[in-house]
Amino acid sequence: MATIYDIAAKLGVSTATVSRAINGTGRVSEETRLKVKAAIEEMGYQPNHIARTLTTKHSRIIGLIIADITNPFYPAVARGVLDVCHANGYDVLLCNTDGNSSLVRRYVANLCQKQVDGIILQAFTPKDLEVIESIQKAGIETVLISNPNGKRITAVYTDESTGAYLATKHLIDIGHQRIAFLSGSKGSSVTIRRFEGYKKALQEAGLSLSEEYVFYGEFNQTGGELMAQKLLETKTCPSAIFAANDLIALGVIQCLEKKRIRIPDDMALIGFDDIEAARLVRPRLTTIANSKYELGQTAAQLLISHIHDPSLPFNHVILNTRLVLRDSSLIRREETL
Amino acid sequence: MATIYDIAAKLGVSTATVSRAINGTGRVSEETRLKVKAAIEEMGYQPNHIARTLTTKHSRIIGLIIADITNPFYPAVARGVLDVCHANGYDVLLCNTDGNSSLVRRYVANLCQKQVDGIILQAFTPKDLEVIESIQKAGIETVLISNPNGKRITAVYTDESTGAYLATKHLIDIGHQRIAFLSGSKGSSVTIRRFEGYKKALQEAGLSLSEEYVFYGEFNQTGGELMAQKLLETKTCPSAIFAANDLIALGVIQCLEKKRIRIPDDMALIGFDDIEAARLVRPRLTTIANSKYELGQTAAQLLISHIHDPSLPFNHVILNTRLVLRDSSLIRREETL
DNA sequence: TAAAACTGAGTAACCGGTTACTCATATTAT
DNA sequence: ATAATATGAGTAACCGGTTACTCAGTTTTA
Repeated sequence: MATIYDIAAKLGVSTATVSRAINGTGRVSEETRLKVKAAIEEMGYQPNHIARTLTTKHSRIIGLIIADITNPFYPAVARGVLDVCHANGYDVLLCNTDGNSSLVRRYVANLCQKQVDGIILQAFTPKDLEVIESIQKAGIETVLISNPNGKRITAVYTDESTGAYLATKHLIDIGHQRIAFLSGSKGSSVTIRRFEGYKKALQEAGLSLSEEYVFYGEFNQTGGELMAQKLLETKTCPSAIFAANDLIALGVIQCLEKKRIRIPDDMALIGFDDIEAARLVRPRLTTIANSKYELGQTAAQLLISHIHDPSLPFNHVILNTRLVLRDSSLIRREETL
Repeated sequence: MATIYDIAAKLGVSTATVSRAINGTGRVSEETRLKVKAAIEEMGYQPNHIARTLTTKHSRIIGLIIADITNPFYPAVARGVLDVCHANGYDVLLCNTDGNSSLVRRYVANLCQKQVDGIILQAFTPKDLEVIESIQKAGIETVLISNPNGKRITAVYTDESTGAYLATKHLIDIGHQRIAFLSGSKGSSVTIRRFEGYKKALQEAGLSLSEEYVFYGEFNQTGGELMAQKLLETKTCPSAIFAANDLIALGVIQCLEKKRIRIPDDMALIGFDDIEAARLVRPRLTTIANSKYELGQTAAQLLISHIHDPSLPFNHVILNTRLVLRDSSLIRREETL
């Protein structure tokens, strides 16, 4: 690989001049600039980004830390991040944590060593927020894509609580009184917020919150199946289920189908996230839609503007949700296929 | 941030000694080693990975270039790559090309500048294979996760052609003679291979290949809908469709449902990839399953072993497919829900 | 007991760029 | 005509590590 020294030698100028010509910084005559350009072409020179990073302190790489790219919620988020970053000349390092706090720590330390210019972090649990301090101490910009829990940091996140409220209220509105809440791990930020909205809607309607109707498991289909099984064993079985994400809801559908319990006739169901599968599954799943691509996009935009100007103040962007009515929460109409 | 110089100064030793103590290279007394370790703790020292990369030429970063993380085929592939890489201390830079050849070039050049240790590349079209030379010239290891088309390079890929053959043969076996082929962009490697298998099965059965039954569009649901619409306008409408991927098949289902054409009664359908949605959609989609996670995993393993020992010979791993029978290609049984 | 081998650690060059500072020459202003 | 300013480019330090080479002191071998 040709270096800036080779070019300088070939042209009989100093490396400083070549560097200036390449970067358009400092004073270089038009003539020299063209000669350098020609030499670069001829020798197939490519700047060594690592060397550049060592002096400039800008790696033009950002880290994206999420729970699991395999969960259908994240690809769109990642795509939003990637599109914005690539358009701005940044590359993206992807890390999966599976919601494991110690992995979060490890990845963060690793990214700091690799001198990333910024990190987009999904704090799976409120505890994960603690690493933020170490990131900030390292002078690395951070944008959270989960609830900041009052932390002073730039964040863009979904208004989970209101979304869950809408979901629960919808079930109440169509006449349900015994509504179960099925979620993933109890400590996760998402569970906490979505439970909040569930509780609020119940209270507002004067319905009591029964521990018996609240289940925790995993944020995936198997988790949904397991919780649905347990739920069916309760004494006074609920008439509706609010699954804290669509994957759990899919598990519920799976389980109820096996037991020949009809949705929505015998059991109403609503999910959260509006993943593709929600409109493909039968019965089509009523759910709460959130903006995934925008979440990633906005986070990347905020991060990049903070990288360009670190003096920018902390900033919160809260994304709204909306109820998407489908078959799993409606009385089945006779004309349905 | 503390540097190796700070530690050396504090301990009154040279940076060489500190470096040796940290890396366990060269000769350092146990006593010194412990003192260095203590100083690292105390000062919160973290090695500057960029500086290290500059001298060692090992960035411990690999690049993953795929078409689109939003396509449900890729998250599992990416996850396989990530898991293996992280387990081996490598980070992964993710790039989406949307099948755009000039983007592939750009990303490759970028990754070379960033001194990645290796690249896992999906060549969307055979033309993309040309960049491989420039990667190899830069001395960067490469593993292909698409058909190498005879190129001398390490690759792990699905036996698309046989998969497509199985799909088509299945439709023939259950009595179909007019079988349409719906795929994404004509020039893509996947289209070429899957068409190959389609053709072979038809020939073997003595069926003629009709241009009228071959459609090209996009590898997504909208693409499937559009092609299905066109297909329904043909004079002698086919009785079965082989969609070159599940997303296209989902589009077909969408379209036929609107037109009240029953699957599989009026039209049999088979997809390819076996994405999650294939078993969620109704009718459940018969499809060809391939190993996504293993694909990523194997590619990463091969890449890393080649990074460790560049003298390793080129290597091909071909992953098999299998037919997954579901409802979209069976005569609907009366007892079905 | 002298030579040989080993041990621990320092010196300094190097990786490939960037940039503050300096300076000779050319241009403009007074 | 002279001082002031602008221009183009070089020198050399620096970013934060790694490592070949060297060397004094210690241990082993003959």
